Amino acid sequence: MSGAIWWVRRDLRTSDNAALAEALASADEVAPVFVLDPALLGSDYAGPRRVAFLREGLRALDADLRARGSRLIVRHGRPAEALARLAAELGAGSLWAEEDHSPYARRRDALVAAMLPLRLTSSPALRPPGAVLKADGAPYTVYTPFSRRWRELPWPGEPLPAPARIATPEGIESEGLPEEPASAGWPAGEAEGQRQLRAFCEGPEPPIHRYAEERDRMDLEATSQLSPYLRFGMVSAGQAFAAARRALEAAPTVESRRGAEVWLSELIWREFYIHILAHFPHVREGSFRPELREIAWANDQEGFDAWREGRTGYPVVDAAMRQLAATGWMHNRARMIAASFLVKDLLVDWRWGERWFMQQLVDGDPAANNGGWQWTAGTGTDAAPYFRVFNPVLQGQRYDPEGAYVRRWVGELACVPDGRLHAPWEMSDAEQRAAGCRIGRDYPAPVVDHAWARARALAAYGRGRAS
DNA sequence: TTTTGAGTTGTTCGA
DNA sequence: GTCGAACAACTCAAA
Repeated sequence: MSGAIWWVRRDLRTSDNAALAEALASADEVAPVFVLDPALLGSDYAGPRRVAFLREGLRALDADLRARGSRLIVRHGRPAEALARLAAELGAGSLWAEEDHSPYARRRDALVAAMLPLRLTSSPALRPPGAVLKADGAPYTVYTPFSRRWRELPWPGEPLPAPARIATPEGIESEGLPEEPASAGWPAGEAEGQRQLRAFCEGPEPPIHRYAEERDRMDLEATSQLSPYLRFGMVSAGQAFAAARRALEAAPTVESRRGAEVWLSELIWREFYIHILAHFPHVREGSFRPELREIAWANDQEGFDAWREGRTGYPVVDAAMRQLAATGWMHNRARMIAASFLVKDLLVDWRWGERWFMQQLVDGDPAANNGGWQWTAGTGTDAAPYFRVFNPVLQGQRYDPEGAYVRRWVGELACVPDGRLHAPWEMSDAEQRAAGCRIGRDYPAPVVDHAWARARALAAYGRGRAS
């Protein structure tokens, strides 16, 4: 047998990796390679934090591979050319990779497959696009029937163990990883991802069992925080689903069972949007329904800047945007509130927000991010009621009841009393003095009046529907 | 082909 | 304070 290449893309792990396993089964020697693709790293949708997380993940993967007698080979350049060069150096007979269904990845893989024997195995989704279809063979476009069908299908086998040893040819040059930007701020790598997964799903009272009740609370750490690890395959979909099922079986109460069920359905949402992007790649450019939603966006640059910088004057929106800027991550409930504010209150094209999120998020994933923004904008797969406009004050009161989330990220408001925290402009002069926070000086006045903005959004959406 | 039931995450208003 | 209705019309999925 000749050598094989394991082409790592968004599966930075050695466990439960079908591409690696098949490469090992096909050849005596396997060369793991990651290609730093300038088309991806320099794209409009890349961000420094995610690049740093990727780099640190690649370092962790290299260390893991070295413990198994191998190492990671890094190459720069266009994948087709870089891989062809490497294959020639190695005399490699085959090239194995996990599938990636995003539009760019499919074009890239087609170019590679034209030059090299590329074998795609498995997928970032547990059930790859094409595996969940309606009776007539068409893809689902509504979540609930999709998830019903998804659950009916037989469970694939248990996740694969990591191979104990990987024999890799010596003397193959590896080019360096980028030094900048400095740090992702998130511990990267498979070991860290697996640790987080266990911490969320295992033990006597795992957080997953409280997930149904607490997941919307922005002031708690009640979510799995696994999104960056799933994004880069440091945790596989199969591993996440297996852990969720075990937590479901172990759940002692109705409520804890529901927690595991809800988290499982969130994983199915992830699969749904991967399928949507694969079957309907035009969603990357615009509305899922092309004929729908010719909305007269205001696209006000000043409002957009205020949103990005967390100075809209709406505390929960500003907290969310500052959390994003500071950490590269945002609570899911906060994502909906911030997105709704941009799209509905400021009437800015959802694609502006989508791009900003992709540039900022450590977990930025084209499928999930696009699906989420289209959902908020009401242009996506579900027939969302046009009148669904989040009220940032109500959402804050409901999902950050003591204001700990706002106080954490918006320091100017630290001394504002609970009852005023989510609408600080309602403070009297005396209250502002007492709180050490003068509206318009220490903290911005609202950039837009929500009641007025809501009416404007309903009108704009009404026109969009009629035209 | 036709029909029927249903559709993530919301807000406001009036009783 | 709580509760139910209203907020449009349309598309999808499945029988």
